[in-house]
Amino acid sequence: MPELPEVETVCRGLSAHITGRTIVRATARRRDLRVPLPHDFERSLADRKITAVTRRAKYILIHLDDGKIFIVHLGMSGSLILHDAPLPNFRKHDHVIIEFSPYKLMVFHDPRRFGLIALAAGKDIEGNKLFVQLGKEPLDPETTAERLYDILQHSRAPVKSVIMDQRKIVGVGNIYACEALFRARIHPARPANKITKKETARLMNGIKTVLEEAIRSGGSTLRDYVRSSGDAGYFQHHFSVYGRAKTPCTLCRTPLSTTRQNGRSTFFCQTCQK
DNA sequence: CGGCGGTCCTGTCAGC
DNA sequence: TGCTGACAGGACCGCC
Repeated sequence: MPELPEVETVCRGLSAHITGRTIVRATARRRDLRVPLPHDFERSLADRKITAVTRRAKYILIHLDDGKIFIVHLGMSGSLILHDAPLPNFRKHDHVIIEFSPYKLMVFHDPRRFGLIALAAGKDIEGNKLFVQLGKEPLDPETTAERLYDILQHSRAPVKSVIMDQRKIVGVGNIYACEALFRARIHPARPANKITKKETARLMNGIKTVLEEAIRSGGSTLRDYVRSSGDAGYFQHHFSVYGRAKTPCTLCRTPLSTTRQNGRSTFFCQTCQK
């Protein structure tokens, strides 16, 4: 699930519930995530107080009172769930467990282990290997259609690949790329440098609005996400094209098309998107 | 350098 | 029912 809106939702939920709490204990049930957990991981977290929870791209940044940052990326299948009471038993793929005082339990669960957990010194976070290459935040007011146009002009790759390229714009994954292109009425395979200024304005607007709406609908189910038991509670956002091959386009009733780009499924309306 | 394809890993679902 | 293959919301690496 986790594209920018999901990560933002998780961050807001975490921020509301763990800011100001102290980590009593960190436990790794397995260390071989995408990047192996550092050997001093548990020790580095113990007794640290959470000062803030923020987001950069699809990374969750849990700020600690010693200036370090506990970084979590959910990959394709990761979740970070809070529980109010101790669990009778952990599930398969519950890899990292954090206990807080006052009591809360935070469980990092990730079947595919494409997720990542790391620790970094806070002051040089932007210089961190994970972050140096990252592009613009799409919801930043400074990320304008003019900036996007400049980005698109410098690439001949399909526009969908470009808006999913985290070095150019962050946070847009496969689902929201499809949705934003539909909103902008742009065919996903168009070479980026052939997109006009006018189309770019629609695309920037499509990206911002679809992300904002998804965050809003995530916010409304925030209580579900932090419920003390149960699964990830990712919200059900309504998609116009993603996963809807062959079903009628909401605008023109043409059956939606699907294709593959860079190994990822793309959904679009061949009538509306040119 | 840019762009594409393969790869990491496990779970789920469709089809036989 | 059981097996097989395709596919899944991400990102890195290496090759042309």
